[in-house]
Amino acid sequence: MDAPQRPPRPAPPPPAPRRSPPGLPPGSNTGDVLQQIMAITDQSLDEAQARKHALNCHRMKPALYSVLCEIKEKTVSSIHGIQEVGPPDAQLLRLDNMLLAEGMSRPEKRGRGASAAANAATPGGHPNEGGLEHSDYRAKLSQIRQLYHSELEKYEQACREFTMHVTNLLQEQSRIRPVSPAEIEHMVGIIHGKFHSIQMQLKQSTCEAVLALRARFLDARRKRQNFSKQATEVLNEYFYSHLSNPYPSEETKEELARRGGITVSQVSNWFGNKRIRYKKNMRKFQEEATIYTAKTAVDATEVRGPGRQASCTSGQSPAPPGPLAPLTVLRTWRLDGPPVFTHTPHTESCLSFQPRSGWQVKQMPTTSPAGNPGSVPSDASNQVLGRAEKRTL
DNA sequence: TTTGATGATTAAGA
DNA sequence: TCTTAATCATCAAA
Repeated sequence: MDAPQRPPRPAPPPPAPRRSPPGLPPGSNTGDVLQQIMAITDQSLDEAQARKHALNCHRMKPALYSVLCEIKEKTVSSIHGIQEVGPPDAQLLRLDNMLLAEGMSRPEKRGRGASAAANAATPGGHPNEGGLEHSDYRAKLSQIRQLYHSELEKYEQACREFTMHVTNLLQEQSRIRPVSPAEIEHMVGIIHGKFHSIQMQLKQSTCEAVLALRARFLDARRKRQNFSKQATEVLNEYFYSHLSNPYPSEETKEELARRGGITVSQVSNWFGNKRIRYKKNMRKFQEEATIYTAKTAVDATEVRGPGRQASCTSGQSPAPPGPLAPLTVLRTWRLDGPPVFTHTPHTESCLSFQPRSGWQVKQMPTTSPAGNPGSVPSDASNQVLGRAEKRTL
């Protein structure tokens, strides 16, 4: 492509007489003046002010100004070609959305709002579980939020100050060179663009910090701690006393959770694990079943009180062959104390999980050979029975 | 360090 | 939504 035709340049003017202008050192000419302008930034403020004043009064200033105007006219088209800062891109939108989701978009307020926002941002959606870890998570999240907003404010202020500074500078410069409002606006746009990219980096870093915190929290949540002895006993006691139907209702789970000092979901997990592991290896759990059976029987005897014969304990030890020692009592689950058992003397039930047909109970009259497999009331039906739960021992 | 126990998570199915 | 079954990851005893 051919280069655009340039208008013929006028012949350079004859060299100006090498006479020192007023206020400038002797021997100054236009070249010297330009050199002094270029070097003005290297001087001290006072020196620069004095030099600026001298330049403003320089006799060559009008001529220099008109030359600058000419150059400006030639370059102004390139300024018009520069695009303004476009709409926020997809990445910025994504970052903003994420910060909004993490409760980062607004500075933290004291009081309920802050904790509510932190709770809403708690992974897993269980803001009330695992108090210590959650409070730690909230504290860290709050720290990130504070840092983010403090940095954001700093950048915004710096942007404002720098914009004002540059605007003032350009207005000041407009006295010695042509500076159009459009140019000032363009410069402001450039500055905003730079600060915009810094803000994006800040948002990116904040998102990364939140993600890292979340990952760490989730890892920590995955770390397990064995349940307390009491919790294990409460759960095992229920499990082995409901082997025929080891599916506690939601209400019972809550009660077990309260008694064991664990959460309802932990109770659910425990029963899920226990059922499958028991089913897989009943023999292995036989001893445990015997222990809890005996323990429950002792509890029942104690609850029934001295002087009353605990006939249900007979035949419990040693454990008979088969999964469990069969004996059925009715147990009333008390919310505020140990369970109360009522003996059902004429039936026996033995366990429970049949490899082909699932969890079942065989109930047999103690005075006659084994009868047909019977069903045991589900937990729901137990509640119908006034929370008196049929218990197999 | 190894190994079994155990709490938690996840995908699939009812 | 709950359960099962498989699996992961950690704990704790040997």
